[in-house]
Amino acid sequence: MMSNIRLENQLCFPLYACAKEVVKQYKPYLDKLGLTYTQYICMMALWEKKEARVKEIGEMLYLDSGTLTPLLKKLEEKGYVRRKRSSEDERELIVSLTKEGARLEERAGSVPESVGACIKLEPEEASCLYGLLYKVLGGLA
Amino acid sequence: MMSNIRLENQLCFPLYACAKEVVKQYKPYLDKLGLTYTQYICMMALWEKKEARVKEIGEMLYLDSGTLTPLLKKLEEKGYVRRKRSSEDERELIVSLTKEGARLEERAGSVPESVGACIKLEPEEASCLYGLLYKVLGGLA
DNA sequence: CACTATCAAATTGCATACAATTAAATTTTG
DNA sequence: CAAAATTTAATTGTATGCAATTTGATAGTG
Repeated sequence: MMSNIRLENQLCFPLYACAKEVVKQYKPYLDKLGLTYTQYICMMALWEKKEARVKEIGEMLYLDSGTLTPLLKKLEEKGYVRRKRSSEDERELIVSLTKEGARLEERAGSVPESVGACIKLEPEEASCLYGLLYKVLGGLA
Repeated sequence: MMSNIRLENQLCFPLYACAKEVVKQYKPYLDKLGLTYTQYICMMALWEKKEARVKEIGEMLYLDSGTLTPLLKKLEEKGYVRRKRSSEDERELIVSLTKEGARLEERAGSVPESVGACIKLEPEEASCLYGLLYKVLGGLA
């Protein structure tokens, strides 16, 4: 009997399933902020950089303009970001936080620990997992 | 300065990004089989069980009928699976492999190692990551 | 300077995901 | 047994993701 393909034999499946399930844990907390998970990480990128081009946000989040363009328009409709063409290079779109968007960071402050509580890992395990994930990510480049 | 929310501070983001990027690695290999990643893991579930109800496939893959129903119809169109109502319980839909679908397992045999080569981890690291992912998954239930 | 190549964002088309609802069948209960 | 509760798929609506293409702008080249 040759080794058959099994879901449990592959690293990718638990990675895929785990990511999906953990992201799902955010929903109740993000609902209160009126954000989806992708919108949330996009806001996180902006809380960190204050303003950024679509390209930069894409590099931070591993997303392309096909995903980001409509998402950023929604964040603009919600009043959290501004979208403006760069005057130096008209190809670039500068995305920046509105006052409302900056204020949202405080309300989001408790989200990480709320979700963190659902992840039943010891601190060393979490740290190990974190390191391995970034190692895989780095190795793909 | 209070601790600000940062992408790097959260376990969820590398998990989300890593899963996405690793799944992307499958594309060239799965293209040859005419499958998407989700269709591929669905076939894997069936290669393992030969036949299963939608409910069971959903439990194996962490997916619900909203995702699986259209996906299984596509696999049926491709000729890889059959869909038939259970005669014992008309609510249940039995999904089974066609001869063509079973044959696909051989052609898919090299996919795991092809993708595995992109994941630059030592065997112990991969095993550790694997264990931690299942621990997180199990802890969410 | 005109022409080509490159670049950034937007658009298009397809395939997930998932919450919420619906529809049909079965099980449980009074 | 009949009504209510539960269960399983399917459906509906919204939001990603991403490959491929398009559009407009800038950079590079002879």
